[in-house]
Amino acid sequence: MNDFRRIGRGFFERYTPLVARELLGLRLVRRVDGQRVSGMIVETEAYRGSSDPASHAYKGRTARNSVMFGPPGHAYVYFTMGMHFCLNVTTEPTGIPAAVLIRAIEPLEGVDSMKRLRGLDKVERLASGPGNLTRAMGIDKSLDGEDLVNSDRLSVEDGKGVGKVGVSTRVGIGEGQSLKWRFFAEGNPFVSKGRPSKAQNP
DNA sequence: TAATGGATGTTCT
DNA sequence: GAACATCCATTAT
Repeated sequence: MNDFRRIGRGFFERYTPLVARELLGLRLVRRVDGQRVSGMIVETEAYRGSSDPASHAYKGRTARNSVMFGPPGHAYVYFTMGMHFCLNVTTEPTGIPAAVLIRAIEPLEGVDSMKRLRGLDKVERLASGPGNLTRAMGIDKSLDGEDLVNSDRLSVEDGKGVGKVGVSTRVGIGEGQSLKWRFFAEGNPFVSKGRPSKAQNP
């Protein structure tokens, strides 16, 4: 069968930045019409509602972010900037609003499907960036709240791992920039470039 | 090659 | 009515 080992609930039920780091190198699998579309996770960001001003849940529970307050291992999909969806995985025990944003994957299976959905040929850009990733995998609001531990549409499986892990501040947020909660596979060409506004680290 | 700004819709105050 | 965890085409150098 196609089975890599699926990741269980316990993995997600831990401290969010830790989960974010360990998600690197695992495999994100989407099944559409019986076809597998998957890729290795190479870039993530942690968001933790209670103490993180950049989190959707910082100001409390709303209809949109309620999934973040639920049990771990569920997909939190939201629409942003008028055109894009973003995929998160909820973490930590029920009642603690937290999630990991999946920012980029390295395409492995179903690459042709991704190319079609994206209208792009460059594999390196198919799923680099949260909006690109959801478009390439056909992820939309119908997957909001999906349980990745049991779902037949979306899951996380064991992967080959990554080499060195890089850490930085998160991309595209206003507040909470002091937290270095972005994790990525260093040197991997599928990591999104983020938005280098000025200088990198000297 | 690097930087800028417009498109776009949902959510919350 | 304002804000927003973005992307990419266009511009200037």
